Order: sequence, then structure tokens, then C-alpha cells
Amino acid sequence: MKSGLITIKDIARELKISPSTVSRALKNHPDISEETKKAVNELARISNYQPNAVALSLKQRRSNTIGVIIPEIVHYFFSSVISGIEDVAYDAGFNVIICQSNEKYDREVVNLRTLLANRVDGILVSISKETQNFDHFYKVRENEVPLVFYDRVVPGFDADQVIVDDLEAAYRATQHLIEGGRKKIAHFAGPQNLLIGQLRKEGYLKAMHEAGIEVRNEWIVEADNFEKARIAILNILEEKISIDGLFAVNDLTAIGAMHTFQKRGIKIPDQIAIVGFSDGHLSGITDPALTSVDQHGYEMGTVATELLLKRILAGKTDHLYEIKVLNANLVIRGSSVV
Amino acid sequence: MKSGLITIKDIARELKISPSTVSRALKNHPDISEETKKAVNELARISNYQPNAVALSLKQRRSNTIGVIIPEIVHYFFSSVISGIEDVAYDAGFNVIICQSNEKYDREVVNLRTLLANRVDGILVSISKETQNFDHFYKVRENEVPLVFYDRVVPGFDADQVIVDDLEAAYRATQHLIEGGRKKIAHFAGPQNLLIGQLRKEGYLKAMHEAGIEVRNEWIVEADNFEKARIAILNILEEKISIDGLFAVNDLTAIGAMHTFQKRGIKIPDQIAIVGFSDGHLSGITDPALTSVDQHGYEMGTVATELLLKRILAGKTDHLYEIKVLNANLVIRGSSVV
DNA sequence: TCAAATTGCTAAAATGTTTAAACCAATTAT
DNA sequence: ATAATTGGTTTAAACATTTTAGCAATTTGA
Repeated sequence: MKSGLITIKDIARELKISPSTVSRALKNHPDISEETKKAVNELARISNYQPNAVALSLKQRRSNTIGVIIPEIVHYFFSSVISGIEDVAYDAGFNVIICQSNEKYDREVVNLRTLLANRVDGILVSISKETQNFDHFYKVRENEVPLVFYDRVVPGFDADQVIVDDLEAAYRATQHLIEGGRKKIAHFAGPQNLLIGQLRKEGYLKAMHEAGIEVRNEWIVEADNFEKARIAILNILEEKISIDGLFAVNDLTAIGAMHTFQKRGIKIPDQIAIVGFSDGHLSGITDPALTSVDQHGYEMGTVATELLLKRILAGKTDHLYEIKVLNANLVIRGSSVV
Repeated sequence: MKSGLITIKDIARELKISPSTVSRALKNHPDISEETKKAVNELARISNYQPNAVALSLKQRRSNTIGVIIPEIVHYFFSSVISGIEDVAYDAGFNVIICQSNEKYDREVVNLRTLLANRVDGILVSISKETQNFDHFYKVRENEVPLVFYDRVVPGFDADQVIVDDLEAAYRATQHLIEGGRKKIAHFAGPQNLLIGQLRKEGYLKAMHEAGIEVRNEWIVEADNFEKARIAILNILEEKISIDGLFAVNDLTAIGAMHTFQKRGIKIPDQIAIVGFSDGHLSGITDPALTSVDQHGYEMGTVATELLLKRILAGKTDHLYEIKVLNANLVIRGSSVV
């Protein structure tokens, strides 16, 4: 910023008029003569004038910037959320400042402080895996800065939220396996301290109960990545636990399972039908292609941002918060239907 | 920003002293009495004072913010670059504004304008696939805003750059295929207006020439995604073009080719050996696992940011630009060795 | 004892921009 | 003739902060 970028003052000096005249001329204010306007616009154009957004922010007490706190960018789901946020914010003339919490509570607190210091007009947050204390979010609310949670929300915190109906999606995924004639369906579950881990398991259980299938303990394993899935499957084969279907908490886990089965000569989907829960576009590149739940990350980003912008532009915050539930739809591919 | 965040003035009014005294007290300036300092710090603490970064930016003519233009966040490689950028910037007390060009020239131009308007202290850019005209970058230089290119650079533009040694990596990848006894090696190339597209092709050609293999025109196809690879392979099979190896410009392309071959009953790597160029961790989940070049995205982000920060903190820009070349190493997996 | 130095603060200017208000001719209305 | 209007500008204040200069009042030095 020590840079040579031209200012209104420079133009004023050059044209020997006052800065305010320049400002009005650029804004096409009716008080300014056509002649002056022409001269100002001409000079602004050739000298490549860019209004100083920083000064504007200060003046207007409005930065036209929204802050985003994201656990980890390097996940297809989160980066597609960012894409959605970016697109909507951009169209509305807003900038986006992105901060990664890296799943750390401390970093989340610092991120939030930074965003407040930069006087962002609103904040989008998905909380870190570590976060158990929510005082920092209450502080944001005290300062009346609009706040919208997406995907991972603070339970019981009054604020706008955009979430995926994990329970329903898991329910439908399991139901799909049952409808395909599968009865001995395993579930590879996520960590049970995260709401999504709980809900997906709950959806699985609900579908099984409704179908009158008794769920055996050994069908439920806590495994949420490629390697854990491999080990879990080896164990299942070793122990001769009989299953004909698998619903995994995410795609990578499902793919790990699929590979291990295939290595042992077990046919997918003939012998075992598999459904994942989408991390992104991995599902298209396996063979057979993986049936999975599409979480609509991009849409989550757009919806959350629209909600936030509505809040920002409405000015004062009332206390009627909206909770938007996106329904995550099952995309049926080769891994679950013969 | 219409928000109730407290300012220095508020504290001054409360304590019936002047704003400048508050400023000095907070900065622990020796002119201020211990008593006053204590009172100010106490009030600042309990009322949760956050210095207004916007006002600071204006005053200091320095925003402590760097701008990043990235083609598409939803790629493992680019999102890991961002992670690297974020971490280094964050440790140095800098904010990061991220803009996606979405591979569009127009958007890139607007992004750059936005960053300049926001008076970022420096800019990191990887150019879009579409970009052929570079005037917007020259404008940045005219304004003396530090600029560092990463991964996709503007050929012949004097600026700091961080790149992978694409030529060398492509050369080694091809060499690896040749060492495996392959002779009829195809190359699925990226767009030739991008330097990386050119260099990867050049590396391929170099290895082939060195091995004394005459490259046939039909072996080189411009295909850089899953779908294009599928079509290209179908065409190769249709035309009965005989190949026993393939070096693809990126992983998704390699995977598209692999699938199409496998669908036709062609064995990988027995009949055709395949090597990709890493987009990330896709390579582990195919069957067989894909041999690929690891591009070290995170490291590229950190190195580029360090370069930029050095430039920013050094103040005036000299014209000795640095080019950092990261060596990308080949990770050999099942798709290329029997 | 009187000048010089020190202490602890405040006023004012500056960063780039917007905007309400003021200003000053010249003209028109009453 | 006086008042009001109009056109085209400028002044000044404001946004939050830092910083230079300065100002009393007190203390020190010779």
C-alpha cells in the first residue's frame, strides 16, 4: 500500500479542483457540470483510478467483506462450500476473507478475533472438531455482527444455520440397501462425539428397525477412513461375519472397503452392496461407481451466504433465526444395484 | 461494521482522557504514567477492545493482507497450496483474501482489480487456463504492488515465481515408463498456452528422444480431464493405434484412461502402463494404484508466501526476481510396474 | 535562583473518501 | 429594490487510528 495507486486527491490536485468535486463527479452527482465530470472521468480512466476500498470501509463503517471460518480447505466438501460462498458474495460485491481453523479450538478463537478486528460485515462458521467452549461466538453476537453457521453448528446457539439432513440421508441410504433385498447390512461409523457421526448412525438404525431387521453389534464398526476400512473388512472376513451390504460414513471409507473386498475376489455389488456418504467426486472414479449421498457443498455455500447477506443488508438483527436444512439426495450408482 | 465494537474514542470518553493518550497507553509508550496505562488496559480488556484494522490500514498505508488468485479451489492441489499460504501468512500476522478465477480471464481481471482496490500488500497468482493477455499483471507492477506467481506463471514476465520442475518431472515419469520396457508411449497433454502444458509435453518428448524412440503424432492428444480422456481412449481403440504406455498431464485424465481401458478388458499395467501427474490423493484409490508425480502443493504455498512476504517487508522492489523450482518426485505405484 | 530538563498529558494533522452545509455570483420572482 | 432561486463549486466534519509538536507543571542542575 505504500504503492503508487492514485487517489481522489491526486486527481483533484491535477485538475485544480477540490477532492469533493472529484468524488461527486465520479458519482455522477447532478450538482456537477458536465464539463467537470468529463474531465474527471477522463483523468480517472487514463490514470487508472481505483477507489480505495479501505478508506471507503472506514467511512461507511461497512467493509463489504465477509469472513469465513472453515475447518480444513483440503476437503472436497469444504472447498466446494467455499466455491459457493465465493460466487454469491462476489455477485453481491462482497469480498471474502477465509480462515482455516485446522480443526483447532485455539486457532478458531484467533480467527474470529482477526475477523472482528477487520470489521467484516458478517461471519460464516463451521466449528472445529475440538471446539467445546462457545464463548467466542457469544462475543460475536454481543457485538451484533451477523453470524451464520454451516454444516457443523453449535447446539442450542441462537443463530442462522444451514445444515444437511444427515439422519434422513443415512436413513434413505440404508433403506435403499434394504429395498435391494439386503438384510445383513453393516455400518462403518464416524466418531460419535461429532453430531454427524451420531446422526448418520441413527439414520442407519432407524431404517433397520423400521424394516424389522435386528442389528447385530458386530455390524457396527467405528471406521472413517480408507485404512481403517481396510482393516475392518479384513477383520470381518477373518471372523466370518456374514454381511451383504455396507453403509459407510464417508466415501473414502466405502472405497477402502470396496477395494479390500475386490482384492479377495468378492464381487461388488453382487455379493455385497455398498453405499458411501460423499466427500466429493471420488464416487465417479471407482469401479463400479459408488452409490453415495450428495451433500451439495456448493449449494450449502450459496444458501449460507444468501442468508448472511440478507442479515447484513437488513441492518439490525432481529432474533428470529432461520435454520435451513438441505436435503442430501442419494445418487445411485453401480456399487449398490445389480 | 455498523456494529457496537468499541473504539479508542469510547475508552477515552469513558476515562475522560484524549484518544491519543489511550493509543499510547495501549502501546506502552513511556510518556504515559503507569496509573493511566493500568486504567486504559483494564477498560480495554473488560470492554473487549479490538483495534480497528481498517483504520489502521488507512493510516499505515499497509493492510497486512495478501491477496491470492487461484484458478479453482476444488482441486486438491490448489487447496493444499492455500493451506500452505494460510499457515505462513497467519504466522506473520497477515490476512489472506482469496479470489477464484474459475479459469476465466474476465474474472481474473476483476479479481485483480478488487485486490488492488482493497490495497492488499502483495498478490499471489496462478493464472487461469484462459488467460492469454497479461496487461492486468503489468498494471500491478506499475503500481509497485509485489506479485509472486505460483505454479502457472506468465512466460517472460519479470516477477518472483515458484514452480515445479514440470519438465524434469515429466521427463522422469516418461523415462520410468521406458525403463519398464515400454516403447509406444502416448501423451495426453494439457492446453499448450499454459506453460505447464508445454513443459510436461516437452519432458515427455525429451525422454522419448533420448531413448531414441520416434514419437508418432497420433500418440499426442490434447486431453486434460476425465471425460476427454475417455473419448480419446475410445478413439485410440477405434483407430487401432497401438500403445503400451501412457503419460497423462494430470491424475484425473490418467484415471479416465485407466477406466476406459479396463472396461474394454485391457489389463493395467500388463498391457498398458500408466503414469499421471498429481492432483492430490486420488492416486491411492484406484485399482491398481496410480503412479504419479507428487507436486507438493502445501510446500509451494509456503515457499510462495515466504517469497512474497520477503518482498513486502523489504519495502522497495528491486528488479532481481527469484525463481524457485520445487522438484516434484515420482511416486511409483501399481499402474506402471508389473 | 533561574534556566533547563523531565513528566504526563492534549491538540492537530494525516491516511482517502463521502456528504451536509456553506458560499458566491448571477439570475429571477415578488 | 429586496428576496429567493439556481448552478457549480468549496469547506468542514466524520470514520479510527497514529504521530508530531507542543504545553503546562514539576524537578533538576549549577
